[in-house]
Amino acid sequence: MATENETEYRILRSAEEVFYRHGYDGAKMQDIADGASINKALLHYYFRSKERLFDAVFSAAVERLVPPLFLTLGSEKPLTQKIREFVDTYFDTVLEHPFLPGFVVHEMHRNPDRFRKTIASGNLLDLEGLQAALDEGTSRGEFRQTDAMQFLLNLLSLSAFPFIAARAMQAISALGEEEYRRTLDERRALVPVWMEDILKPCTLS
Amino acid sequence: MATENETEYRILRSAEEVFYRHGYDGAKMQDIADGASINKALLHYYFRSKERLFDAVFSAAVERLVPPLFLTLGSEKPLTQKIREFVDTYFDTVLEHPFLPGFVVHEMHRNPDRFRKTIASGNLLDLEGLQAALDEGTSRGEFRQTDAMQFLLNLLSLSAFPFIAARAMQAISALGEEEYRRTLDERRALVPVWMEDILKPCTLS
DNA sequence: ATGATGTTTAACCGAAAAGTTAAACTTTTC
DNA sequence: GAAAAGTTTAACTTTTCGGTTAAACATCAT
Repeated sequence: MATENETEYRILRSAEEVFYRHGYDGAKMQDIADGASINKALLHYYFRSKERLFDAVFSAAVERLVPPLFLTLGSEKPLTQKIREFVDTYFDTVLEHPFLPGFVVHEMHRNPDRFRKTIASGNLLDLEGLQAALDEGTSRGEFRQTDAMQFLLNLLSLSAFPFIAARAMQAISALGEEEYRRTLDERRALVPVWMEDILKPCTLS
Repeated sequence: MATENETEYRILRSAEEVFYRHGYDGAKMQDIADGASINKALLHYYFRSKERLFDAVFSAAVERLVPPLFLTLGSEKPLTQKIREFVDTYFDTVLEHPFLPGFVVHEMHRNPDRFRKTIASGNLLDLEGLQAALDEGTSRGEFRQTDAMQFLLNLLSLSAFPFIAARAMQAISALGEEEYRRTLDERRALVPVWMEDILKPCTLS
């Protein structure tokens, strides 16, 4: 190995950028090669085909996005703390890779089976465990009756959607890039509060 | 007109299906033609180019999705009622066209300007008006201090994300199509409640 | 009927993009 | 230092896909 697979690294970085931004169908191998300052043939030397290169990028993307979810929510800490930790790590990764959630969601939509295969390393999210934690809080009078799936959907919705729909929201609201970014930053502190509000027993106002 | 533009209707339906599922880049004119049981030349006879056909589909999609948002939120009713109405109409349209939100979000991401042009019939969302309504509730002691943009993001997040990420959530949770659908149905009643919980003044528990 | 207009088709074209080849160059190994 | 293995390139081939053409077919007014 001459260049100590620095080339491979550059390819993956470039491919990431292009695939994240344009999706599989919109991505061009030439652009990826250009981004890595190599030519197309070398690209095919390292990764036989567009399909394979994409698989590498997609797996890495899922790997980057999903484990925090599983790990934080699977731990044995109090639920409110899990929420905070999840939002924090999620915002960290996504502020660094703003197109990541949209990319994964879109490609999953395009081809659900690929994802199943990528993720099906045995470990699905432990919904039952989450439900148990929720029920326990309910019986202690701390939480209202809450379905685990709905809880999870709320957490992900409030965290992910503003990134996925960033462009749309900017257009709809006439907010600039910078202003919108600030709005997103603020949510890091707000989402956990909202999630807890949603969990609290209903106050009959 | 011999067939009373039934052909055009079939084309648009087919194009909708293909574009919604694969996006602009992933869609093939041949597939759209096949779906409408005609051949490619006839497709180009009705819609000069892929671009134009896409524009027709995209405009219709935006038209289907956005006005409810603007209208309900722009009305003069109490905010909590606006929320209920919005969620209700939103769920009606989206349960009928589950791929609509994902499609719009993705294509907007691909080309933000097109959307600006499609929607820029002068009417952007009246964020100031929404903020005024929120502030008024705050001063009456009914709501906590709330930023209009955050409010809007929450409403859309909780409503739209579960549809956009349907495939991903199903894979992650091992829920079947039908079960997930039921979960979504339940949210129609739940989202307004949550939105109100998030608005209420903070209870210092 | 017939010609004008509108509709539909099969066959073709050209550009773009994925993928291949063969040769040159570099590095490693013995 | 020479052969082997690994790396890089320019030029080429193939495939895919959007778009066109010209001719056949249908419909309808006069």
